[in-house]
Amino acid sequence: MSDLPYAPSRIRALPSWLLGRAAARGHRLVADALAAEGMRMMHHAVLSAVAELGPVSQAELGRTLGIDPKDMVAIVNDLQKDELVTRTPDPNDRRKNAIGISAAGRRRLRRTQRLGDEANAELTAALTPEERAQLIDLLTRIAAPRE
Amino acid sequence: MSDLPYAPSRIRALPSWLLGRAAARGHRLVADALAAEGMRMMHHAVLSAVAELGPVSQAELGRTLGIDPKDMVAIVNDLQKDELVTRTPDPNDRRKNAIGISAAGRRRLRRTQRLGDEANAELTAALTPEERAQLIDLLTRIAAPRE
DNA sequence: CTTATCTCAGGAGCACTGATATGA
DNA sequence: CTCATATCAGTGTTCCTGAGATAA
Repeated sequence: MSDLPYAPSRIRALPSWLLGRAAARGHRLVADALAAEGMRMMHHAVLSAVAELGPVSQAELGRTLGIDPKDMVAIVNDLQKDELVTRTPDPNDRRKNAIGISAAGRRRLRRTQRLGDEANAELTAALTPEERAQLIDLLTRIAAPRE
Repeated sequence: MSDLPYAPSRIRALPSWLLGRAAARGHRLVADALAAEGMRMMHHAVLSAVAELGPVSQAELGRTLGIDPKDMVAIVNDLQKDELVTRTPDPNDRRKNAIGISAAGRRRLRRTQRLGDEANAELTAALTPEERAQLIDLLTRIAAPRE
């Protein structure tokens, strides 16, 4: 289960001011843990979404994660260069790239998932599990479309 | 009272992914409201902190708000150019600039405070007042120093 | 013809590192 | 000498606008 700084489902972090203060206290952040694997938050978010959604177009990925199409190009380029995802033309709509995850991608995702969970557990040590769930719920409800 | 996106006390926003989604739904964000006054979030945060703390050094402001000293220089330059703050050498420690708020600064702050509160009220319309308070509490406790 | 997808160029806001001059 | 303050130069990431080529 993706935990807090990937709220609501799998992506993104808490507010930057909060992470900055945690880092100033010496906390290891998810971003740092991922950097040790040569990945950034957006790489992990995209890899995680591809694993969950299966082969999917870049535009669809961007809409799901709220990532700009321009930046999605660079992210997929990086992931493809490391052979973590595959990028094949969609035979049904030749405008689209079908992005899929590779075996190496799944292995990498398992590692980064674990590293992220560890960093999150440390970061939110001051909260009870119920409070963590409530925090995610509150953020999700603000982010959700009106009724 | 400064409301949610300036949690914990007066500054900064909710996570960027959340604000991005709200903007995509057509919400007016605090940042947009401030831009109409020619200010950015950091300008408002600094102006608000100066009003609250009284004459204070740039380094102290940076520590309070979690803003980099390098960036603080530019922010105070902007505010001083619009004559919203005063920057006078501290007679007791001539390394320091004593930053104070001007009458024009107080007037500007009242306007931006109101604009921000309106945008926040719209953004968090899905939450009850109790839930808003709890959200701020949870974020604050993660950001707070260990015990 | 209009719309959607992917790609590329460039810029703004925010956070960071490193270096320098001044003064406590 | 060491430390703190303020300033300057530059970098990296994220988010944005705008534009072009291709295909539905």
